[in-house]
Amino acid sequence: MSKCEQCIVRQFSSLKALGKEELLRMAECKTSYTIKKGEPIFEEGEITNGIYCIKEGICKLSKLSSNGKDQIVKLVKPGDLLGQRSMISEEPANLSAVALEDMEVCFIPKTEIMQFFSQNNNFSMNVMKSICGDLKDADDQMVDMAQKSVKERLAGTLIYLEETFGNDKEGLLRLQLSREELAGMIGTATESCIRLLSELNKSGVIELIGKRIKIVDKIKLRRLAD
Amino acid sequence: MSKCEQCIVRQFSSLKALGKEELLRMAECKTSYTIKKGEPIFEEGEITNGIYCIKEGICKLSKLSSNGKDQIVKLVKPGDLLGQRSMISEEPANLSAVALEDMEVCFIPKTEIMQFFSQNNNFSMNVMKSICGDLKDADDQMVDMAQKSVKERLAGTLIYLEETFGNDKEGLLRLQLSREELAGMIGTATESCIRLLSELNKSGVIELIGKRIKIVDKIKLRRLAD
DNA sequence: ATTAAAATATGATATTTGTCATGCTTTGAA
DNA sequence: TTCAAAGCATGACAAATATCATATTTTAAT
Repeated sequence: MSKCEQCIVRQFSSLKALGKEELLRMAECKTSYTIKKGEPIFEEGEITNGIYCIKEGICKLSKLSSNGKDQIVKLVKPGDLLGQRSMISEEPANLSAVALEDMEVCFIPKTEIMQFFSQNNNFSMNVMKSICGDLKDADDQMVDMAQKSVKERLAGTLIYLEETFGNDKEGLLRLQLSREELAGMIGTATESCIRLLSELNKSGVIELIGKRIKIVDKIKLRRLAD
Repeated sequence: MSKCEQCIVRQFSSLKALGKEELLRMAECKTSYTIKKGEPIFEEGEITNGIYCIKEGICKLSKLSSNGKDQIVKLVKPGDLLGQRSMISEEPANLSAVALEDMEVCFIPKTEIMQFFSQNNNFSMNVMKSICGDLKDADDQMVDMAQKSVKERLAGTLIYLEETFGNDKEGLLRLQLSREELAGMIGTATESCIRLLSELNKSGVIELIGKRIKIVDKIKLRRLAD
């Protein structure tokens, strides 16, 4: 059982407010998991009874719509917590969490978190702030979905992917999404997404290298995102 | 200065966790406002430094999109709190709040709320739960915006308006929205909204009495909402 | 009461986006 | 290595939605 005290990602999450003693207690009761790319951490409707702390890898939070398409609501990266929303609301998960890369996560049971809430006000405030950040993002995304065109949303999403997850050595987007997943983030049909990527490719704004994407003209892309 | 202790709406909000002493303190430092229909409580970008408790009336929370249209993100009713998100995030307001009816609201300064947070864990949990509820709603709405048709969203919104704000004696929706506002909730052009309302009217699902709306066949409307 | 402005309504048309069909390419398992 | 399945790509077309024009009705200010 590894020590939470020495875990680097803790510094980037709400858990940074925890004291030495609390970290020891957490190390005692946490469970570590390895999740392979494509596997779920939890699914919509499941009761989770605790939160996950992402140590490594990226996962998507998505929801199945009544039309059968999977809408990606958020991407989660190392340092982020997962499952707080439904734990606090005492409801089953509203979203499914599926690994986009091989992942390492730690599960911390609800009882422990609730103790931290009642003992450590800084921790509570950190969690609140992070949920408030999620709420702002969700509101903004909702407005974009309602008011922007698919092309604008695609441009915005490509910029987001570069700024959030960066590029590899050759300048290609580090996070590899399938065209279907990219369409699921944008909220459009896979074919429409592919078509617009081709268009951006032809106009020299991006470059498609196999299924990978390179942003060539970020200025122009930003203009397209509005 | 009226006593918070006797305020009925308090029972419906996170504030119900406050004790007698805390309520007395709150009554001391709160400010009451009357807001006329159409007037703002605060605007996007403003720093609020506290939260509003809605005593009477309904208001819309909206955000101006880059295409110049106002997207309505949420409707807020008596008992709800307003401005928690930006207060907790320590950021300017992300949304504008504008009265849809004459309103009465109380403003409680941030310093007071922060004291309650540190002293009263039940209150903190209530606020957290309410924000988590907002987050779930926002996620769900985002998926609807991305995946549902305008007609489906219109049907869903009409049902929401009836279930949340009820009907008057004649069975018309109690909350009166202009066509433009309704379009702003749905995320569509005003003309499209009007056209679809006409269509629902002709097919006998709803009835348009002047600019007011009566839901005639809720079963069919619910089917249309998917 | 009159009238200008705003809101509602509807038609015509353009644009965007989705759907279906089909072929090509990559991937991974036998 | 081969081959089937999955993913990617593109064309043709249909459907949904936005935009523009204009008429009618309602509202509110004088």
